[in-house]
Amino acid sequence: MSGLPVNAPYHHGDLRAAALQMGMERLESQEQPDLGLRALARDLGVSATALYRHFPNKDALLDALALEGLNRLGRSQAEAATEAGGGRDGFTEVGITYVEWAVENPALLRLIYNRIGQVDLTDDDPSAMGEAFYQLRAGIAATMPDAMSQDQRAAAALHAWSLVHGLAMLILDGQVAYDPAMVRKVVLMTDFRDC
Amino acid sequence: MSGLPVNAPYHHGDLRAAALQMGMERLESQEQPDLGLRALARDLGVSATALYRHFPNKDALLDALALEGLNRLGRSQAEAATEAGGGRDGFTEVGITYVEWAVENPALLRLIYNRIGQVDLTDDDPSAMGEAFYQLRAGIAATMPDAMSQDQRAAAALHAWSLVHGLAMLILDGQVAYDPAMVRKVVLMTDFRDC
DNA sequence: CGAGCAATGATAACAGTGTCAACATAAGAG
DNA sequence: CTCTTATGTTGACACTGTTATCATTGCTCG
Repeated sequence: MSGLPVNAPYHHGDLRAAALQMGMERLESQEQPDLGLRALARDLGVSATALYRHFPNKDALLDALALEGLNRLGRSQAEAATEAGGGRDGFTEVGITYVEWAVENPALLRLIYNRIGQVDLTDDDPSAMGEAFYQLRAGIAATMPDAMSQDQRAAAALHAWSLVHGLAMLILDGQVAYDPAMVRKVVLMTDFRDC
Repeated sequence: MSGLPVNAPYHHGDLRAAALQMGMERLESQEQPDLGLRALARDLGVSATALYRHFPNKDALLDALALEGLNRLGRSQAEAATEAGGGRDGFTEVGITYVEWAVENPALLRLIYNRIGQVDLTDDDPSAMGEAFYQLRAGIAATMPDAMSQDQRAAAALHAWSLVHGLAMLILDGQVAYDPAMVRKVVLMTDFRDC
């Protein structure tokens, strides 16, 4: 286990990165992408089991993709938070950004929450997913009124997260049509003044 | 003439009902139940392909289970709605009931929304799922203030549904611990007065 | 530079899955 | 009682994830 660079070129070049890139492309372009190991390897022009030199199993590959997606989502949230400023208007924009991102990345959002639901958070690498999710919460918490107590802030953040996540899920599941005006209206119905 | 029970009659009696019951038991007792056709048939003491006489494919079986779950959820919601009465307090209780039901039936709720996300709503049987979901919405809508306009009611119902569904999902995914007091606090943060 | 070792890839195989076609049996209608 | 039909079985095919074994490449170090 010497200090071999992660991007060391060899037979294929960089199979791990290529696999992640292909997986990500499918997540971006298809609603129900085929992320099977064999199918992925086949389309990468490589043998069925070559990916096992880079991922211990299929779940590890999916986790890596989910983590990348989580980072993108976190970045999008942080960006929206700073751009929109704090306060009530800031919260509205951040919430809307979450729903928009979900609509633009349906398969990726689903993968994120599917994987997170199955990951044992006491595992050997709690930092990766945990850190990304902390970013996500931070983007939401940044818009909370300063006057709130700690408990109030926690409840408000959970309320906000639940609201936009649930709204995004319902849209992704086809239960409600995506209507930006409706999204705005729904997000505006949250009132932090009395809690 | 292999692993199947010797004394078992050639015909099962009501295999379809037995399969649904076994699937439902697994959904109730396990967080990630194995609903594979072969595994199910094996534990039913029947050959691998016998279920194809009762379901055209695996998805049809899952859809039947999801539909049953949806009916149970709808019944639970309707019950809570009438019991809690209308108004602000009624809405709170109905919302809390939704989250509680989700916590008690995690695998079933996941199956419901997984299946719904993949079902083409323009299919040949829109009544089944559609009717059950209508029941679900009705339970929520029953607690809306009468003074609201049609648009306001729609937005309020969507807000409420998104909130409790998102909260339930975050709890099921292990992102937030289940805390009844916190759930109540979060649901109470929705204010229908100004919209 | 050259030898050796570790990283990477290929093949073959095993267990498992959903699904179909062909065959067997039981139940019920005439 | 016969015959049709519903139901169940067997065998097979094409997949999948995964492991063990063998082959090759490239990096490191004497």
